Amino acid sequence: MFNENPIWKGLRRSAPDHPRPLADAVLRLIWNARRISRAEIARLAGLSRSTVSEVVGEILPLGLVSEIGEGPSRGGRRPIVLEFRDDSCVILGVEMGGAHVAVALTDLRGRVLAWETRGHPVRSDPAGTRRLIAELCARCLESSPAGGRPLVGIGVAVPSPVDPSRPDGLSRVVMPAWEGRHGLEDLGERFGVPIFVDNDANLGALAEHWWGQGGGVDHLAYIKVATGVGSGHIIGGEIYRGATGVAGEIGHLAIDPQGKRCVCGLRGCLATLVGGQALQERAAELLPEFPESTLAGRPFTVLEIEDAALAGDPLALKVVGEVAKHLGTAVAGLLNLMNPSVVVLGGDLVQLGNLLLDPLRDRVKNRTLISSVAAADIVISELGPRSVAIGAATLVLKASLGDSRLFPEIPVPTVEEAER
Amino acid sequence: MFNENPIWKGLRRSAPDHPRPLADAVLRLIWNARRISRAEIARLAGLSRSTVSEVVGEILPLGLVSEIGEGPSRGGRRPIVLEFRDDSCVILGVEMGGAHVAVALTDLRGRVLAWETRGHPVRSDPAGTRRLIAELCARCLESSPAGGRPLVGIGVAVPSPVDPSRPDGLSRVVMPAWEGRHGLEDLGERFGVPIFVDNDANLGALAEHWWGQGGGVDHLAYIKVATGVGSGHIIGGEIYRGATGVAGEIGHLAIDPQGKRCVCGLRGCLATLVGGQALQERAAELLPEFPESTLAGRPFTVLEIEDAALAGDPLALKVVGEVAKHLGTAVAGLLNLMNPSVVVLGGDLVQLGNLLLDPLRDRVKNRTLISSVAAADIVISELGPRSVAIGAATLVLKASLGDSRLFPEIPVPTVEEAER
DNA sequence: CAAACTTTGTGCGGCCACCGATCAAAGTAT
DNA sequence: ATACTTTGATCGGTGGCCGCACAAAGTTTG
Repeated sequence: MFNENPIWKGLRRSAPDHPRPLADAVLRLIWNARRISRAEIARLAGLSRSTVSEVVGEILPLGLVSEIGEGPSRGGRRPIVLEFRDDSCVILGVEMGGAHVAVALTDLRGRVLAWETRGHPVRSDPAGTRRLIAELCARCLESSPAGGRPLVGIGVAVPSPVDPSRPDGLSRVVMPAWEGRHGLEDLGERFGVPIFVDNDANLGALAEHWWGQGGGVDHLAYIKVATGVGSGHIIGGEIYRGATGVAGEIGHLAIDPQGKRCVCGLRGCLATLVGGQALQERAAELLPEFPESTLAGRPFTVLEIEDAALAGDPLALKVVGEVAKHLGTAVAGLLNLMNPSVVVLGGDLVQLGNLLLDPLRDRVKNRTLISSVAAADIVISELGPRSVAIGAATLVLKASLGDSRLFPEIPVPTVEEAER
Repeated sequence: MFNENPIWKGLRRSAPDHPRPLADAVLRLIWNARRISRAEIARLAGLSRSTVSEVVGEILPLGLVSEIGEGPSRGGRRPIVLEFRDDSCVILGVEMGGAHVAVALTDLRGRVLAWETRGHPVRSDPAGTRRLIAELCARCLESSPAGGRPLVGIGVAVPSPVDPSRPDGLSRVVMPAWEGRHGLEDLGERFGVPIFVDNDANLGALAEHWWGQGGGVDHLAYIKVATGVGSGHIIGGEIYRGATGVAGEIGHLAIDPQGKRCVCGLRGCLATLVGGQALQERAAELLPEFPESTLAGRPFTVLEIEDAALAGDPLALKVVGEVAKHLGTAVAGLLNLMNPSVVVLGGDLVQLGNLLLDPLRDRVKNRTLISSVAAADIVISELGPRSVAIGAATLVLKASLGDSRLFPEIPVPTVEEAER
């Protein structure tokens, strides 16, 4: 069937749980435009100027929007320019990686004001991780160049699927030591703000959609290639989670039925062929054929393989080329099935640049029938390793722009301060 | 960024292009409930009884809903029961297949009132196909057991991707003779109703979601295995089209890199391994190993292979088992990437029943890491070969329930007629 | 069996979101 | 200088929806 309960979604002008939706919508519009006059809002939104005047009168006391002077005339009276105050408050975005924690403090435009990161055995030490997150959050807030601004909320990216029906839960399979719960409620209480949690690849996708090259497209896929490989999707501006919150798990697509056995119990998963660990294993495997390689005769890290490839080492180049082709096969499958407008590659491996991108694009071109699918842009993240933490902060921003009551009280500048 | 233009989606109580959205919402609610009192509507929708009374007063003259008497008391006055009149008008659903045309006449509950089908070289003969569609539509309307009921619209399923930005277009690649346009506007003019067009697999998915086992789930995938193989998706109650309208093309997923060359120019696509043609080729290939097979020594059709498999012929069983496993690999990839709640199998091949389903489910269980993904239901369509045509009619129903002005004028029965 | 209570559907006054008209202020075109 | 435009504020009006009151018709209770 269809339309079960949310029949009234958007139909009632003021639901008891969300008064004045119009004010929020206008606030979003101002955020989008950054600087805009009341008359312009009326034109864009199809509202009357009188309504916009009234609504703006409600918004101004929130402290998120200021009148910053007059704009150029369009043939008549000069408009009063409203500006969204990106710096009126701050947001914390936390990335829980497999082996590290990173925290970003951002403003309301996704700019990173402070950045803290530290290695930690996240998977095996839940309590220590929670303590570390709180510590790094506090350090970010203290070190902030413009301290004392109110905090909106804390977004947390976890390296586990998040079931939409149990937002406080974690996968017991992926993170057994965490016993199925992230237990981050205390973090919110300590800082007195709400907590938002989602999967890391999903939040990377969100960040790329809001701030990266995926701006303005309807459907974006983000692929994170680090120790492992995962992917997240934005469809119609929203994070796509699937029925049970595990959508977009590109890691166990079948690439080569004759391939290595994977932890999931089958052969030739993308995860066995792509990612840091696979890179190391494959390099060790091919070493006998390349005795002259700079990697020969000693243990080596993933980073060293990447550096060797960038320096032109034939073994490293071969390994990277193979990885790129396997990834290309998976991306082709993803394009065929989900048909996104943009695929953004993130994670450590993307520092390889065109060494990764060129063979990947070649493989995709060969593996997609319909030209419009192959026309999808495949690009490397400009946000780099920070995209997941930024995405976590963006999750808070997105929620707050959807319901302005989530914003904290902001001291409204007096006339003298505003004129200063 | 986000939220480009449809910022006001659902925020304005009466957009100039859609007055009285509440009446439409209540109409949908009545459709959902089939029989319901005003008071019950008020409870379900969170509206006041006075508002519901007023809105129902607007809806009754449309002729789509009737008062059919009193219901049981709940401890007070007995309610007046409103019933959605499923038989108040009819819808035509057209399936353009690769080699045939089928037309279903349905009521407003997806019931098939008339069914016409005829083989035709659809791909190569656009003009003849258009004539044939019009003829079959006319026959359906004439042969209808309850003739004379007004027609709401005509939905058409085409065997080609449909770009959401060009709804009147067809793929020049898949159907070159059609020159990129379906040219079905005349059909609508001839019958004086609007035309709705979408991809066949998408509409099969829609039908399964509204009428089949996929009822009530948020995300459903439909896989059609006939001459070829294609798939469609319903996400959040809506047809998912992807960025360029070609989402869900499962046919060219890479299954076996060492496999046969495909028309798309690469090896081991699902389309080369699954589907009627692949079945025939594979059976011919294996024939020497099975001289005792009932298929030996003569040309055979796909249907004969299926019958032979159902009768226990070892060659046919082997071929079908292989197909099922390949399909299972593709379905596993689909589950990993899109994470639907239900996968519905349709098309001709599903008459194989468990012969297809059992090995497919086995393969899926082995190829999905996370249990919640593997927990997706994989079922065979109950609508059978009619699902695509029914889905085409459902497209019209869905659009009309979203905007009741699309319904035709219906003669409202007088009091005497209603009491009869 | 009468009295008390419930439920349904309708009518009416009222609130509030939003609009249109109007106006003052301040610009541009001629 | 004059006519026209544009902006933003104000104010009265419209219409969607609600709360309340009420009649009708049921059920429960003493």
